[in-house]
Amino acid sequence: MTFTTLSTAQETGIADVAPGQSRYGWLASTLRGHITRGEWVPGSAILAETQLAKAHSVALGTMRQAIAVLVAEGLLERVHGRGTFVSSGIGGASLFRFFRFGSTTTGAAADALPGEVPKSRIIEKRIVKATPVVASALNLAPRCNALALTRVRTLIDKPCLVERIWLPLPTFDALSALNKSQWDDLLYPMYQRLCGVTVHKADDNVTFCLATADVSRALQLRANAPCARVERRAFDMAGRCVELRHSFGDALSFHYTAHLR
Amino acid sequence: MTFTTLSTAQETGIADVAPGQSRYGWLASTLRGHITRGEWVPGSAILAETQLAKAHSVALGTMRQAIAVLVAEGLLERVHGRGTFVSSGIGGASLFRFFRFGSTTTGAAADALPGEVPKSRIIEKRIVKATPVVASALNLAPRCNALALTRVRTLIDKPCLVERIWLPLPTFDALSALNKSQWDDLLYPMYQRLCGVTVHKADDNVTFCLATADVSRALQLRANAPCARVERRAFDMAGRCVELRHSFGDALSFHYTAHLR
DNA sequence: TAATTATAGACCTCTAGAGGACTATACTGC
DNA sequence: GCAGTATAGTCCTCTAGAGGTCTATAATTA
Repeated sequence: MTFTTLSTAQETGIADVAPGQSRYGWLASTLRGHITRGEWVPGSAILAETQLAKAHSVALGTMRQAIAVLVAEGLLERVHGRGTFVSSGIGGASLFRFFRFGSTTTGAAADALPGEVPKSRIIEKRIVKATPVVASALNLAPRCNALALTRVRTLIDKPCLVERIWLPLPTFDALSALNKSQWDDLLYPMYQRLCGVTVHKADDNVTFCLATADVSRALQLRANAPCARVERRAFDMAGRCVELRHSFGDALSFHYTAHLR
Repeated sequence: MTFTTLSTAQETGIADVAPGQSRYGWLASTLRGHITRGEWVPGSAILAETQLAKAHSVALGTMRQAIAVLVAEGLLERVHGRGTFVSSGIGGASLFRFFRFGSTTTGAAADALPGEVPKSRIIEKRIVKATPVVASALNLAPRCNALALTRVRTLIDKPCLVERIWLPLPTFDALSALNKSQWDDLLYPMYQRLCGVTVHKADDNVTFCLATADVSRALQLRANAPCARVERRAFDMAGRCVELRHSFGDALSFHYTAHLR
């Protein structure tokens, strides 16, 4: 029996490990709980491995193995000589780097992110009954409520992107109370601050289409103009989908950058 | 000095490790060499960790760490109680998942990768003097030689993608000797097998443009058809850029999927 | 004041070994 | 012949510790 053998032969006097699970796996779960419950603030350092090991009465190597699990999951980041930090996710400006816009004459002008930060404006905010597609993406029961946002992002006062965003309720209740002037240019930090949701992972799907009437109006394009479309599903640290987003931009000035692996 | 301290304080009597590299990193390179040179046959078991550790005069833990590196790279697979095996499908299809093509009616049909594997055909292979753009991407001195490939990928006998690929010489000399029938459908496994280059990371940049005459001919599109363009830079494990690739596809049937983080 | 040199504290590498878990195979008893 | 039992060989978990590298900061020196 896994349970008894573990707790007799390799037990050092602390609480038993769940049956069928290794001690480092159990430690990883414990630490993960601190993070997902928000007790350990993203960006802050956690205790040193030696102290954690001592606090949990395990060998250093075992604690290192537990931490390695969470590093692999992207929840923790280790920095040699400085410490181990709770991952701040892909929130904030780091996510913006995936969207770059400019004239089609960019060419070689490679990686230097220009100082231009896109401005955002919420032009519509509604509570809607989730359509089947939205409900399935956000794992909502059919006809549950979702918060639907429409948002225009501008670069140097020129609209470059229009986005339709669906967020599950009641998780995002805090946002449904805001009026239009209370929105920041970046949403993910707001999710974190106001709703306790940390965006941790996202899947993007880029396709090409022709602008609908709504889109062409918002982007000041002619009807049926060629259009780039990004469908994004964003996930929190527990792997739940917390945002569905459809973004549209003028195809001819569209840039999408991804770093694979 | 990293080198001397390592070899005095922790040396056990075997050959010195390269400066600036850990012993397990050096062991990983050694094992990787056996695999990429084909000396260890895909699917077969390698020596037991205990034997490998003894053969290389290192502690078991160190050898396990080296093996873990190759497992993470996908070159080895461990099976509890049976042994450690050389991975049979390295590189390959896993990279293809970043390109998916279909009719624009895909919609919700999400993640199930269909059995359709794209066929590839090299339609041109030349040794060229690197243009400034290519030389800077591949870190070549100006006017050095590069291998330029033009390649058409087809899905169900329909051309869906045309690619222009530049590879630095002499790293890829082994490929410049091949004739057009000797190319596989997937290039990255060939880089690994024939040139010892493991693609480890890639940056993609997606834009939209109008098809040039060459592209529209290869893809059987009308002149100036809207066209998706992916510029990829692929990097090896040391972070050197080893491939510059421009891919073009019909915008209307283009899908690009990225998993962020 | 500015540059250099300790120093503390963090993560990283490596060692040596004991015992557990899992798999496949050879052996034994019926 | 077949089922159950040893057994050997493999990877997995965990321990306990020494010494190294890296970063930031405090103390020292020019």
